[in-house]
Amino acid sequence: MSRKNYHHGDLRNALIEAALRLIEREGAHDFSMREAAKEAGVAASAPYRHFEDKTALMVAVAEVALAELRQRMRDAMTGEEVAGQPLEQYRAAGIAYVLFAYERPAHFRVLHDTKYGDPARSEKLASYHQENVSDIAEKLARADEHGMFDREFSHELIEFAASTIMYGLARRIIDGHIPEEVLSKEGVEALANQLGELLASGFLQKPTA
Amino acid sequence: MSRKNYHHGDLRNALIEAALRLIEREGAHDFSMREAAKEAGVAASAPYRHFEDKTALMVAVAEVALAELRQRMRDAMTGEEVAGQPLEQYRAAGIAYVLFAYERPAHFRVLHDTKYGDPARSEKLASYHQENVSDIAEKLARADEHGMFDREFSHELIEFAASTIMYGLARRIIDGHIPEEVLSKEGVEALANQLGELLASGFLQKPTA
DNA sequence: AGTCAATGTGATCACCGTTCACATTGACAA
DNA sequence: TTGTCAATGTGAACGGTGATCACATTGACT
Repeated sequence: MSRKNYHHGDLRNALIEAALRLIEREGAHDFSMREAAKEAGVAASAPYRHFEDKTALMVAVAEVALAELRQRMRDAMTGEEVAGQPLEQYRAAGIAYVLFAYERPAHFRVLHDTKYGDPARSEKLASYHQENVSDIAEKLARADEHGMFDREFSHELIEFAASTIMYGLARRIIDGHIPEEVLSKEGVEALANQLGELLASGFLQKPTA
Repeated sequence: MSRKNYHHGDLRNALIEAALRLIEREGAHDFSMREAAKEAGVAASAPYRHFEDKTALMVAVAEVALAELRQRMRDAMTGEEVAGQPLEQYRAAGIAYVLFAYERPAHFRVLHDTKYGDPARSEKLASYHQENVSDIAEKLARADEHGMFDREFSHELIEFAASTIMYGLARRIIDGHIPEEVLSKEGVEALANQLGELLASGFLQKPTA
């Protein structure tokens, strides 16, 4: 953890990564600026050359987290297996969202902390979030064009229900509501898929049988 | 905020209420033991006669919160309008849960903080939680006996989906995902009802038409 | 080689959680 | 009524924390 040079070279990123490491290890409650500085091998006052205050560092962490989430969801939606199937793309994005929560709990926690992840806090957060939301909404709109939905429900409501149930699942995972024996990548994915199916069987057009 | 007597009389409860007030006002991040003590008109060290540490105070707050939640859900399930209709009782409990989050955000936040609301933290939390869960599960089991569910889905899955979507809605409300113009008691209730309907139209036995 | 803006340092401040020796009190026994 | 004690509140103190500031070091560019 020592360095040869007086100047660190990339302290900004080192602090962001230290923050994520510490939050993962001890929880966001106990994370401290001084500990992050120590972890980066630097004096307690050095971080303030790169971040106005602790909140600014956390917002930067949230930006990194959102960038990764966005990448994961984008990848899921552009996968070959789902090409040309908007509803499958939508589903894949949901799975990716839940898996992000499972595999990157510290990222998820900071990103969804009202004090740090609020899009109003940073332009980058706002634009990433906006892009993400419209990408997803577009898939659903396209599925709607294809006449895949029961006309009883608006696709706005369907969107809201789907995002709410996946958000709920993600939070339950990081909040410790899920029994340990289910907590594996496969288990979490299966859970998300079952919820998706149950919800879909409500809004998918049924065969007129 | 002053008091005549050297002894406060009911410092324990005063601290719990001060904590809730402060968390509501400034968020759980900034809540401090010293501020709670000041609010109760007492020296900074006095709280430690009643709570081992800050965590213990927060756990006590979570216990109060869970007691209120439990009361609200119980009341909802025993209302006249839903007597004898297990599925309606279940729905009413869900609405009550979401309204609790909307009307008591500070209670909700502490209760669902991993560090404080975890049932493993206190016997009281554990037993309240257990009672609540079995009360609800019983309603669903009774609805199942009446043959109200599509056999395609187990009632365990239905239970999980319903609680997950309501948990998701509650969290989105307190996490600021819901636009302000929807944020009223009626708006929130309508939202919960729509989600419930959408989900139910998936698991309710459909007329064979 | 000299200059400057960027970056890191150490001392310092106010606040926080927590502890401890000590003060005050109400309740109950004598 | 008085004396005693356990419960409860006090104030000073400790180490940790976010934040600021004057000062030190450095790389880059003249």
